[in-house]
Amino acid sequence: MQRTEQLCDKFRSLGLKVTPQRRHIFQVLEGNGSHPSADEVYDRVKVSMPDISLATVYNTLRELVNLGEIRSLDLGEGRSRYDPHTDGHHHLSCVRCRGVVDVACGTHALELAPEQQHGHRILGADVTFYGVCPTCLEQESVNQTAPSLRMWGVPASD
Amino acid sequence: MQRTEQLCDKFRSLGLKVTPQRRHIFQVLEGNGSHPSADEVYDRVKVSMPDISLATVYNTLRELVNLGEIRSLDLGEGRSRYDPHTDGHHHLSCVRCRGVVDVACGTHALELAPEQQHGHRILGADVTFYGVCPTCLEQESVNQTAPSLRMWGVPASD
DNA sequence: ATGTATGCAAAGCGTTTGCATCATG
DNA sequence: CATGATGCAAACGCTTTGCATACAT
Repeated sequence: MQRTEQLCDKFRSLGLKVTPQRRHIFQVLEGNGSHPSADEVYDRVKVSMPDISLATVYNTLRELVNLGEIRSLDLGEGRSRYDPHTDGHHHLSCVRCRGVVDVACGTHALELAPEQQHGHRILGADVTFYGVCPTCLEQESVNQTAPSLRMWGVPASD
Repeated sequence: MQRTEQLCDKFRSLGLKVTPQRRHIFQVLEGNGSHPSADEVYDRVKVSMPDISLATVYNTLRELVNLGEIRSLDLGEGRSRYDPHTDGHHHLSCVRCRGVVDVACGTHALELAPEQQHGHRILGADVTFYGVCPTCLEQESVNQTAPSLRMWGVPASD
């Protein structure tokens, strides 16, 4: 995602309007590595703009996704998360606390052998690693929680 | 997923009951490679059991997922799809028609370099390839649709 | 001044749940 | 016969939309 000011220019050049609400949303997203949900963006914006509507947040996020400025992530949580980091990278999600960190693509070229493409034109791939983050691992050992084996689908206890 | 009869035995041995509804659902899923949504399973079961409730389908699918008999897939469509094929494999989804085919894991061991694990205990990974299937490619060339470039996020025209 | 964005509330969609009834084991 | 499953409808969480008002350009 571009910097807020450049984004504003882009919006204007497309005939879209730059409202205070949108500027606030841009600023919350800029450099945000927490992969926030729409609701979390809403909460963050409300701090400095208490009267903003959740619908406005949703509409603006959709606009940004359509413009290719942010990515919408579906990590099987029943809601979308948003990532201003749009270059190719993958995600590592903790099945207990739902925290998400970026992982570089590295050399995992992640190509599909021609015989496995089934005639498709391949556009890209999404990779999500599932695991347990250091913090949750600690709590697990303390709480003697069931071993995180059959999980990842339905996370462990609390 | 096991065969229907073996699944019935498993259910009974766990104190779960084998009802006609469940048996029908098992049979629709058995060997089903279409990655159906709950609604699609519902439609298929209704053919031979018109009075079944959608809630029953949902409840049974959830049970099967919890037992590890089927996988729940989240392909960013806003609804879950179900796969009776539970051994490690990935998916290739057509961004236009939403069709999904399995792709073998192959040698794509898909491991995360230790320095990229950020201290997590890795449990697994989901890989989804996005592309355009042969059928849609054909239609695209006929309809002179916009090149499928900026898509995969919001699919092309109709 | 024009057209787009906003806030609000309602609707939409997929999914879950509460409850009375039914049927499996 | 006891427990768990069913169907129905209501509730749920996330997201979109309709509409009248407000504001950026």
